[in-house]
Amino acid sequence: MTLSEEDYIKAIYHLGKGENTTVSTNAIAEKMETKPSSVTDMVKKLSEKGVANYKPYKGVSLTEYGQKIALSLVRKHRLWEVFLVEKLDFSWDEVHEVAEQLEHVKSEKLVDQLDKHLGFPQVDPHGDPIPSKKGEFKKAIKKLLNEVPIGTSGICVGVKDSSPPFLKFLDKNKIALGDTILVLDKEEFDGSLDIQIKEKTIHISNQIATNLFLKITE
Amino acid sequence: MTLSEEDYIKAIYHLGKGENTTVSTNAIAEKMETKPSSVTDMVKKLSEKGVANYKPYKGVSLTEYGQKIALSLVRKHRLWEVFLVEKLDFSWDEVHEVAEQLEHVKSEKLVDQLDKHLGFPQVDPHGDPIPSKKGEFKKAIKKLLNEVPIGTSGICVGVKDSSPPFLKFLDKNKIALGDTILVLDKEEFDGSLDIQIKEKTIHISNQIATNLFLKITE
DNA sequence: AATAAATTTTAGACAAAGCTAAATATTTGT
DNA sequence: ACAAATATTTAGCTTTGTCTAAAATTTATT
Repeated sequence: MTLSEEDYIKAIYHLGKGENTTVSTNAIAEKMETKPSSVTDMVKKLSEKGVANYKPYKGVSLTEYGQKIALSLVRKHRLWEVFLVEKLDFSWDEVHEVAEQLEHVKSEKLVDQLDKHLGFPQVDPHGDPIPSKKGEFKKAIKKLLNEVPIGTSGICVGVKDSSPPFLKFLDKNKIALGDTILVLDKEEFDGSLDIQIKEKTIHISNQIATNLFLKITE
Repeated sequence: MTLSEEDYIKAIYHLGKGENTTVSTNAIAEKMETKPSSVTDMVKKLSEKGVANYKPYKGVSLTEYGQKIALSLVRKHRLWEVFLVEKLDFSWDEVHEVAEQLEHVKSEKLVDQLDKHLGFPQVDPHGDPIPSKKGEFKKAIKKLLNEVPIGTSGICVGVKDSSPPFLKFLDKNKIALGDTILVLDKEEFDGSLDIQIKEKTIHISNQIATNLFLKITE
């Protein structure tokens, strides 16, 4: 697969949300920042190569073979993201562009050894699961912190309320995007929570909890 | 710079042995496994871009700008080689192909952090020096083990005698290509040596020493 | 159901990087 | 010095991936 083909495969995969949905030419064009006519050409080629199913005017989906390729790319992308954050001190939001390049490097041994070097991580720095070598992986879902049961662990991926006072509160309590949060206990009465974050335990109100998004894999 | 342009720049650099020599079209074609006519085309383009000096029929050399690019590529290549060997347990002879791909990844932060992660190594697994961020580096030379002064340290990069008995001797004494060897002492009388290899000290005859190549940077 | 709007495909062109075959320079051997 | 050999360039064609403009198809609207 060429670099460009791989990018299209990933785009189709992601637009189909990992399920094997058919995606429209226009949607791919928008995601890839290219023209629909270019997409048609490429999609025909992928179809001839046995990577995609394509019916003119009816959209595209990946074949089983295409999905395998997509999962391998996702695996590489996410492993490199872990590497960049854990070993090279990149922050949360700097990794994507570089991983986008690294994921195209071809070497089975490289991926296997990288996985091992990183201690076989299950999720990337954004809380998204890393497919196994065979392509299996758990789904990730985004939930509000107040909605998850005690014992759940996830990665903080967003805020519902982005007003300055709330952001200031997060900053003061050293809660940042990308942090791993574990729900230790829940107070029935007022819905407040004990959570563990970066080795520390803190207590937060229900109001805070209803404004923090967590990505959890189950 | 495109991938292909970068490959040509590296080829010109290496054929010129790092010095700013002019190299011939045919030499580049052979190194790149392509046709001389393709080289002419590319070399014209590099010249227009200010990367190379090209006079038809007279060969090419890199401009100062071109040399900078070449050194940056060499730096990246060698750092990735160190990474593969030290962190991912690749062996000596498996790294080149993968590093060839990794060197094209564009991110200044990536290179800086990789350098740091590896402890600012001075040489790659083949004993070749790694250029600094600014492009400075020491020359490496290949010498026979018996020719270097006491205190010299280098990497074992080859054998002069490749007969089975000699190779068997090396194997038995756990001397392998890629190993770092330090000359501890030299016996005037018979030219035999004490050397340190992989934390161990061993004594070898002059005959052995005259058949082992060491790469040293000075 | 008919037409307008939106989407998608086709046709034809272009740039990058490569190739072959032919033409042109340079170098070498005598 | 000049013919032969070698090296290099030019010209024209191919493939990959892209684009624009026009044509075709599907979807939406009235």
